[in-house]
Amino acid sequence: MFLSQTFAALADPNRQKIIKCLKRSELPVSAIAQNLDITLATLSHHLDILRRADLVSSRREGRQIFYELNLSVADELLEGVAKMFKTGK
Amino acid sequence: MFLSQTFAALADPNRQKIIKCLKRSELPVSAIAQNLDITLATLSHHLDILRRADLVSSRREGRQIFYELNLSVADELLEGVAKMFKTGK
DNA sequence: AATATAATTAGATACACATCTAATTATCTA
DNA sequence: TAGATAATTAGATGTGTATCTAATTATATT
Repeated sequence: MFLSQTFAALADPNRQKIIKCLKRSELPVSAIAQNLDITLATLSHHLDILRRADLVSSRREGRQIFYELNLSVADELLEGVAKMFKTGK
Repeated sequence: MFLSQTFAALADPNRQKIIKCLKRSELPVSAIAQNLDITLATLSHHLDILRRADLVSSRREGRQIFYELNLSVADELLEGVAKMFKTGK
């Protein structure tokens, strides 16, 4: 199942907090870090997992790396979940 | 986060298959087992996780135990996911 | 009561994952 | 070109999880 990776990515509370941070706007890693009580290394790891699940994208700007939500994937997720439980097929 | 348990429960491919089985109708464990390539013990474990996440319910009927999907929780999940990504607190 | 059937529970194992510290890469500035 | 800042990568550790076999519980049948 392709949704497995997405669900696994969303299952961690720290990654949910990251997503919440990014709801309003894109942010550099250092800004995200201020909302979580983990090291930068651990945060980097979580961002990597979110990126591989295609839930966020990143771009470099100078020394900083900005992360933003991929809202299109969020839509696909909603569709997937709906289909998962809706009868028919 | 309360959604973490739900996401974790849905992240496993075998548990997704179980949910797919139960979409059409409730089923006894032995019937679910025919669709998965795992032992009954492992299946029991997966059903336990789905039940603790409130995604399924069970009832005994003679020697068999029937499992069924909790569709109301599926609706809550959809809401939760939508809120998770929709802008505005 | 003894046996068969349906499922769960116990115990063990192997692998994945969240986390940390320390080291490394990349960019900017003095 | 040093030195400082921003983030990732490497390596280690403890915990959690998916899986199995074997044992146990619960119900039905003979």
